[in-house]
Amino acid sequence: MPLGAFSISAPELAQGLLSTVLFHGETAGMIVETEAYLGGDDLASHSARGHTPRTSVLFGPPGRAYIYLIYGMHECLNVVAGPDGTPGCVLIRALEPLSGLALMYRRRQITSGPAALNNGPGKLTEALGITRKQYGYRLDSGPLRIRRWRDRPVFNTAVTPRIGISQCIDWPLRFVWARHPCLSRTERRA
DNA sequence: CAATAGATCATCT
DNA sequence: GATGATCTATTGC
Repeated sequence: MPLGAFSISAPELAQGLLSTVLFHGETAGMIVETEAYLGGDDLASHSARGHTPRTSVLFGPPGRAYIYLIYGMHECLNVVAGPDGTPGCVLIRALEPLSGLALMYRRRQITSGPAALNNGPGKLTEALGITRKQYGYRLDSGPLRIRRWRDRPVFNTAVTPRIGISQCIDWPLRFVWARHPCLSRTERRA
């Protein structure tokens, strides 16, 4: 995707990234679950605490990787959204594994099915070998990149509150490919 | 199946 | 010194 395609609001980008493909090295997966984090009064966003060394990339141009360590052990990958100077971003929460499966299994140290390789923000960074070394990398080209599928697949998008936060817990900013088997959590049945 | 505990450390107060 | 956009294993019903 060209860098300009990331210069839309975080919720728009979060929805638009569904069904696009994330590549790193020989591994790749299709994005099936995202969350939008806003600027301003979104207290769940890291940018709500202001411009710090860790969050600096959030305040720069879009289409860059914002990667941070959580709970002392897991890396989380975000895509910077919106025009230069606005701190929105999109957390990548789950992928459907597409290539490099053997390497993903080796990194994740699991024996269960492929749906468990990438169904969580900490799992997919481990499977694809993404760490803070890639902090600030552009995502339109280079070793870490996001590309659109040739023809966007047909699917339904569901919107839910975000997961794992303690502020703004009811905001509808999580976007999922409805009923996809690789989601980090299954939706409540109607 | 649901709830809980523990791991583990960069970041910010 | 407390916290956290998580994951895994384990316990309990």
